Parts: sequence; C-alpha cells; structure tokens
Amino acid sequence: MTYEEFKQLFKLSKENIYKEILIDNRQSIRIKKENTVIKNLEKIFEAALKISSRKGFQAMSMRDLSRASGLSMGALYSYFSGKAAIMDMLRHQLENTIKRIFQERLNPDMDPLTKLRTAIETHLYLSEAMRLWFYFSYMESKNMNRVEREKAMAAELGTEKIFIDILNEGREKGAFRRQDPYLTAAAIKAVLQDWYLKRWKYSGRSITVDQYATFLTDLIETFVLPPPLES
Amino acid sequence: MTYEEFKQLFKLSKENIYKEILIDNRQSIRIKKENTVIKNLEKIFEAALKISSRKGFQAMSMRDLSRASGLSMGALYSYFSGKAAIMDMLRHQLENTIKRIFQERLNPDMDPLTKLRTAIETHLYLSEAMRLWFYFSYMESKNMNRVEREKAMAAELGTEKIFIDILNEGREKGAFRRQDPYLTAAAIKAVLQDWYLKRWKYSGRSITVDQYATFLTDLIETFVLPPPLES
DNA sequence: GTCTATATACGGATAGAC
DNA sequence: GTCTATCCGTATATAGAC
Repeated sequence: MTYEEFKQLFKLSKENIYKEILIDNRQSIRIKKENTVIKNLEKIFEAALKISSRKGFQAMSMRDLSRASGLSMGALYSYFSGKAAIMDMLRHQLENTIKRIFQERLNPDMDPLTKLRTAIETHLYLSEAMRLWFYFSYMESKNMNRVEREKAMAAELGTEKIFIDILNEGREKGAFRRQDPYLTAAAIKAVLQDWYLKRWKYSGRSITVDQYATFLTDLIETFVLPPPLES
Repeated sequence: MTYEEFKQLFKLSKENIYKEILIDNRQSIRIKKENTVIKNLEKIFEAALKISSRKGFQAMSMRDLSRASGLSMGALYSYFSGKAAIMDMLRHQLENTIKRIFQERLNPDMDPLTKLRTAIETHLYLSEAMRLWFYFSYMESKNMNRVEREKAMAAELGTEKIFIDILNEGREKGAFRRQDPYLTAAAIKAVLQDWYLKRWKYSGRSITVDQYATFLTDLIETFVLPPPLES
C-alpha cells in the first residue's frame, strides 16, 4: 500500500477529528451549536499545533493563539478550561486515533511478516497524515502534568508492544530468527519517530514517505528474517 | 571497548568542561577569580540541565535556577548576559566536545567496519557520559533563535556525515553491500538518539549501554555487510 | 563577589458589554 | 457567541548595599 492509498482509505477528515474532540469534551465546552464548535476547534488546534511546532507550547502565549486562530481571548476560553487543557486534548485525541487505525488495519490472521510490514506502514503513514500531532505529543510529553505524562509513556509502550508481539509471534512460528524483541521493537519505533521529528532533514533530501517505508521495512527484515541458507 | 573503559580513557572531567566554557565566554563573565567561576558554572549548569530535563528550559524560571544552584538572582547574572545565553553556551560546549572526541577516537586508517563500530560506540558512550547535555540540545534546539537553531541542525548533519562517509568508503572498498548511505546513516543516528531520549524506557528494562551498543552494531552490520555466500 | 529589593513587562485568566 | 478591558501573579533583569 502506498501513502496515497492510505490517505484515500482512512479519510482522517478534520471534520471527524474535531467532532470526536467535541464529544469527548462536551462538558467543558460552553458553546452550544455543533457547527460553530467544530469550525472553531479546527482553527484553534491548527493554530496551536503550528505555533507549538515552531517555538514550543510553553512559549506560545494565549495572545499568540488568539491572533493566529482569529478568536478573541474571551472566545478562546469558551472552548477549554485553560492552556493546559489544550495539551491534554491534543494528546488524548491522537492516542484514540492511533488505537482506532491500528485496530482497523492489523488483522490477527495475517502471517507475521505481513503483520510486521503493515504495522510499520500504518504507523509511518498515520504519522505523515497527522505529522504535527505526533510531533507535538513527542516534544511536549515531558512538560505535561504527572497523569498526562504517564499516559503519554503508556501510549509509547502500547504501540511498541504491537511490534514486540509481532516479533515474538514470528519467532514462535519459526518465521523470524532469534533476536531481542524489546530492542528490535524499540529500534523500529526510534526510526519511525525520526520521520516526523526530523522532517526538515528528509524534506531537504526529497525523501518521500514511501521511500522511507521501503527502507525501514528492508532494514528490519534483513535483521529479523533468517539468513539465506548456505546449501 | 566497554563504557567503563571509555570513561577511564576520556576523563570528561567537570573541571575541564567548565574551564572550556569559561575560556569561550571570558568577555561576558564578570567574575575574575577562575576557581570561583568554575565552581559556580558547575552549580549553574548542573542545575539548569536537571530542571530543564524535568520541565523544559522555557518553563524553568531564573528563580528556579537561583534556588537549585544556590546562587542569588544577582549573582547568576554575573555569569551570563541572560537566560538565552545559558542555552547557547550549553549547545556550543556540547558541540565542541563531540568534535574533539570524534577526532581523538576515529583513525582514518581503520578499515570501514572497525570505523563504523568505533563511531557508533563513541557516539553512544559520549551521550551516556553527557546524557543531559545531549537531551537538552535535542529537545531545546527548536526553541533556539535562528542562528543557534541553524548551528544545531548543522551539528546533526555533521555527526551524520561521519556515518555517511564511513558507509560510502565501505562500499567503495567492497566491504559493505549496496544500500542508501543517507538513510542508513539517518537510521543509525535515530537509534543512537533514542538511547538518551528515552532513558526511562531502557532503565525500566535494565538495559545497559554496552548491551545497547552491541545490539545497534549487530543491527547495522547485518544490514550493511554482504550476505553470507551461498556456496 | 554576592546579596536583597525593585523596575518593568508580559503571562493566563475572567467580568461584563454587546 | 464573541468581544474589549482589566485583574493580578510571575517573569526577566538590574541597581545598589554590603
């Protein structure tokens, strides 16, 4: 599957994303009309992600956000209880989306190699489609409060576990050779994350997400597949 | 070489590091007595790194730093021109140390495989010895001013180029198989960085830096060495 | 060389008009 | 629903005593 096909298949439409945020936060949002909320949530979060990616969430003032989103200070505070809540909503929404997409894409009946390839592709393509969300969650997780920070670490371990399980299954079924599944999974995650963390580097070299997917799949398969038999 | 041997060999003594910082910033430090400066620079930077690693540099107030370093607000400002200067000094000092250590450790006459192993080891062990410096430079580089941010990106490309050159040399000499040296080098860097970025994860699993070095070397060698001949 | 006290600006958040 | 005006705490930075 290519990135274009992925985008077609999982229309991660802004409409859907912000509708989910509204549902999850109905009680703290003081505005009644659904259409208004969704339109403004989009403005607010797009602006917050853009500013945060440039100078960090802490350095973004509510006045910055007001200017960039086009809403006044007063209006902003009708949509969340405070600055910290924006961070929580971003992290939470991304986590839900990741869970949903992996469940839709990963079929337990796949053979281990297919499963491994699909998991790598899915993570990479999703992080491409929601790049600033991933970047934000990674860079800001250390600045979250205790509860949110622990959720962020749990999410990191959660997606890593997907890879650990696949690697273990592959070894049990004799499809993969012996290797440390924890370290291998950690390495897969590290390289997956590099794609959205150092976008400037890959853009500068005109590497496409499909090329990156092919490379990473190659790297990992060379490592986990049994060496060619010497006959 | 193990990490213990590395530490013995390159005594990255605090004394030396802060002496270098003093030399590089003689004009902006208003205190005359060298011993006083070195003692206090150590207090200041250790505290700044610790606080920043917990809640980020932006969120660290000068009052936080004053309390943690044991110096008053007034005294602090005798050692640098402003908060931003602390960031610049940290980034700059790390960059100099990296350059120096790589020059000492990498010998142009080594064969490509030895060179590759040595470069991986050197980067990993140095980042272990100066973990908070690496973590700081990585996480805060996006919040630097334009000039400093560009220096940070140049440094990233600089150490990556070490790996690209080794991979190219290995291919020219027939020691390595065909692969994209840019992507391979980027992957090496990503996994190297994961070690100091996600220390909580590796500590939780009791992985030592030597185990990590062995794993990464294995992963990359399996990928770049020619496959065993089918005879 | 180090301290306390303070100047000044900017931050998040809210009240109340429209 | 959205805006403007403002409260009030805390930020960086410095002046000047010791």
